[in-house]
Amino acid sequence: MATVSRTLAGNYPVSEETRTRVMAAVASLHYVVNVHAKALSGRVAGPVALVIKDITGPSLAHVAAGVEQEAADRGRLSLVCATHDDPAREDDLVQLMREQHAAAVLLVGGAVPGEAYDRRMAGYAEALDAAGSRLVLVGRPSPAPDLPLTVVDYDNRGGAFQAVSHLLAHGHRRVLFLGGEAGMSSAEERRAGYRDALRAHGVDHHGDLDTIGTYTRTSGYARTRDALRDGPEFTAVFAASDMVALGALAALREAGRDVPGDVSVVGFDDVPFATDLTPALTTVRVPYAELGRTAVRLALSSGEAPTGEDHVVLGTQLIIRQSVRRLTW
Amino acid sequence: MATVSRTLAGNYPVSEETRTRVMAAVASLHYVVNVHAKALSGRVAGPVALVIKDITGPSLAHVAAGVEQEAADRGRLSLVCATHDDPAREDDLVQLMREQHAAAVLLVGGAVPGEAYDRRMAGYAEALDAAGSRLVLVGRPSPAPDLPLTVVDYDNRGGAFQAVSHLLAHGHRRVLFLGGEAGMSSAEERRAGYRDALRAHGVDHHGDLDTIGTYTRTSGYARTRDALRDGPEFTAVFAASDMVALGALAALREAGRDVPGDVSVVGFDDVPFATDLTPALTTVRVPYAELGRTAVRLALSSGEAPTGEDHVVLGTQLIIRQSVRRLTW
DNA sequence: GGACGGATAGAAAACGATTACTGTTCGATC
DNA sequence: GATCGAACAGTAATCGTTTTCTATCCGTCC
Repeated sequence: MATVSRTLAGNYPVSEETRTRVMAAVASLHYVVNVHAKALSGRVAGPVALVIKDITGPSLAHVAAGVEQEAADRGRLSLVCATHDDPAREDDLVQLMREQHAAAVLLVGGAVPGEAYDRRMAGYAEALDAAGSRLVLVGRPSPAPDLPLTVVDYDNRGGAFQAVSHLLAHGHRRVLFLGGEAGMSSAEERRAGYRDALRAHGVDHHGDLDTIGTYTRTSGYARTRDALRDGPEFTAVFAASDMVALGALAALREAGRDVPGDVSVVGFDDVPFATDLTPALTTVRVPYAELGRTAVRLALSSGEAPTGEDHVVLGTQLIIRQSVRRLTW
Repeated sequence: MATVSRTLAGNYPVSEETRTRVMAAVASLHYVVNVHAKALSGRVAGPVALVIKDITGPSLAHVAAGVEQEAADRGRLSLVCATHDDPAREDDLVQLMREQHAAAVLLVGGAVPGEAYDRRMAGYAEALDAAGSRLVLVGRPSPAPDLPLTVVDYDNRGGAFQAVSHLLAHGHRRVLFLGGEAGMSSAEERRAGYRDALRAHGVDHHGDLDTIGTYTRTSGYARTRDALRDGPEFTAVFAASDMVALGALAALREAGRDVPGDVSVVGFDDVPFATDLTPALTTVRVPYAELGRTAVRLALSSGEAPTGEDHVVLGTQLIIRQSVRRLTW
């Protein structure tokens, strides 16, 4: 037994003849080591766990791809789990990952911040840290400093600011904001960016232009249709996600409004087909794959370096295409 | 030790007082079982492994979502691995999954059939079967009967037949086919469906209308642009994937050809945003999520039922939208 | 009142690796 | 020619559970 183990590991002198015999036996028996036994004694590199609301979203799929790639490069497997927005499921999964001895647990996607949230995250962080794992919050608010966790976020507020500034710089003054759900961190940040931009350009904020809803095509469609029908007046739309922008474009088309002739539209996410819409959608690019890669990189190196980075914010970039036009009176 | 194990498993009488003491200790120590130790003795449900070329593609993400959901419903975790089309990596992953004691290994996406392919799949099937796992080929050719593997495929040929028949029924006779790579199973089947439809409608097959390329936007764009510039003449395009259709639409728009006024277009896959293109794309819907769910279901029940199904073909459906119009002379 | 059996709890043997010890062999050194 | 150490092979402890076996206690039943 010992000799076989040493032959396969190659960390101990084994005579050429023995090595050959072992290899022959391994081949003829189709032997493969048992990870469980291996993990019980020697050290085994634990998997990286990706806990996500839903893998289907075009942007989240890119996060997953980044995670998988970086994990694979470092010899780790990737576990992917969907929560479908159920906090109880999230609790279970963190527990499960502790059992699995995951090297890192990545919680991806916006959340509703608050005391309850902070408590939950603190609990996760402590529990995982005690088990030698690492909690990483990706695109989620940071609960409190001094917790053993890593945060990898992107600049929601800045991205929204750029997008709205772009519209304002083109002369638009009445910008319909199709925002996300109230309370959700990323939605609130994008909303804050929208308001920042208005303020920076000295434009009054109109409450009825500042709408709340989900990041779905349906919601974008309904809100745009309602605004077109019942007011308020607007000459531009800032959709807090490209899916919402899709709905807005559909509603505008249906109402016979030309984009960008009559109404300008800016989205958020830069989904792959944004450039294939008519008109090609001006939107805010979020480095989703990079987000996933960074999360894994920081998590796996957090053990080594004593003073590794544990809070990173990636930048966003406005991608200018054809859905915005200067407003002329 | 025994008592703790029994208390947590709840499969043996334990006095109320002992149970309380155990639970208190578990809570105060933040104890969680070690899966590895558990797997070594008692039985543990192994994970489901999804081996895929690239998670980013909109259709593959849906397969992944289906797999994850069905696996989670059955209490399994999902491992996701990307091969980036590297056969050596595929070999490694199958080996790795054997070590991991995966309950099922799903190989997803087209492949180049042939003797080499058959031999590789046979090797995988035997090796996994010997380890108590199950190989599932999803959307891939079936190598040979009587191998311990499951095939879950969808009707590429029938879907293509429907799509092209739809165009022919609308009077089109010169249909540019933007096919996939030569040799790839799914691409060849869609090509066969294209030719079937031509034959069924008594339309001659023109070799120069029957093109080969990759399933990318770029390839669709280049081939359509070249055809517009150098011939052959065509009044309709059948793109073997929606990404290719995207490229075709871009090239047509650029050339000032109206869709569907001048040229009709049909795609394949029904990606989520197909309905948001201008015009909304008529395309063939493939039940990707269902494919993933079915694969997991069959794999996990293959052990139980002695005569379970081990070869399933799911149907496809033509989704008629606005990118096809009757050809008038 | 002793035999029997149900309810509990502990002891010990797996599960399949890794690795610190022990041994053995054999060439080199003084 | 005895000693030493390098090269290699085998023994046994260990990792953390689960699951037989045993063992104890006690109430029941004749």
